[in-house]
Amino acid sequence: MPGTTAHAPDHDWTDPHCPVARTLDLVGDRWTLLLIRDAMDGARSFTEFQRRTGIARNILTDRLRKLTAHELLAQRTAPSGRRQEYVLTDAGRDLFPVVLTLRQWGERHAFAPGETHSTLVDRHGTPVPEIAPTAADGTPLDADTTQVRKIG
Amino acid sequence: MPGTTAHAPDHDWTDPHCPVARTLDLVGDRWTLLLIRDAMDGARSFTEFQRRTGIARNILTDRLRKLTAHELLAQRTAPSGRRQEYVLTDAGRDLFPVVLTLRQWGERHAFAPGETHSTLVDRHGTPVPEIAPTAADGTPLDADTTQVRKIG
DNA sequence: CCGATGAGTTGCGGATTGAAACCATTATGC
DNA sequence: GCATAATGGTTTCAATCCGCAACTCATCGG
Repeated sequence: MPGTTAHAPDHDWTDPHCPVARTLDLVGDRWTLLLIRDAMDGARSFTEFQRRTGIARNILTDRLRKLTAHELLAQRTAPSGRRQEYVLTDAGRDLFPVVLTLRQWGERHAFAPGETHSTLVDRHGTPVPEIAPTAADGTPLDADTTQVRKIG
Repeated sequence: MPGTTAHAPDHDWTDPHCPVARTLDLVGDRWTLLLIRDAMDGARSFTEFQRRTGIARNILTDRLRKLTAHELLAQRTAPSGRRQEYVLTDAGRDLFPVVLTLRQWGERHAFAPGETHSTLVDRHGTPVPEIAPTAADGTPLDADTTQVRKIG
């Protein structure tokens, strides 16, 4: 197959016109977003990802391959010597709002009152404020005040 | 089983202290968030969910059961007559920021330039602005300027 | 050279999915 | 009244995916 070096034509999208569906086709399985979470928190090596998540190794191999294939992670030689490491690409780092909203939903709904959980803080140790979608004029938005505009 | 009406003790969390992991334990599979997306867009019936997503029926049955068990959807009798319908609970509607950030990531990274896709608009038909996480003082935040504070 | 660590690969049994068929209960056309 | 269809599932069965454990191979520290 000559000339097929660039982005694989691959994807057989679940729903080709919906950005939500496409994103989930790329990161919507049990482990991928946890790997992204850990990469954002400093994990770089195979073993470190495995230790943090407890994922099975063959599955970890597969997910790291897919993430690099989709260019959410890049594999490069570590600065020190010849060990390999996985680092987030720009697209991978851009999943930050997704991981953050998942985290905030979990904090609101998946813990009993008073139950301890980890939390996200900024450089000063101040908790990160909650995300609140708003319209251009600042009014809050939710599922009832928005709608999907179909295309095609 | 008397007195077992309230929340099942159930969950065997992947990572009990991490809100991201708990959220993914509840909605982190290939279909659940697409069902939430469609519920936000007005889907209420078994058949409508099936038609929109193309999910296999037995899986749809299972996911709707789990979503109602976790109280993200509630099943009630439709206003007209005695047909059943599934509606989002407050917790389910609160997933709006999650679905929105997934959508916005997809729009930025999962479509070729110029490729058509659906988009979210407010009541006036104006596109919903992009979510940008910020600290309390308004400075932008990302994975590099935040960290997880562990507990316990 | 020896043992430890990192990064996988392989094999296998069990769980999860998907496609399609089947079923029961209303609705609808004639 | 009867055939037809739609709704909301359940069942069956094959294919796939996942988790676990064992194994490989290369490097590193001493």
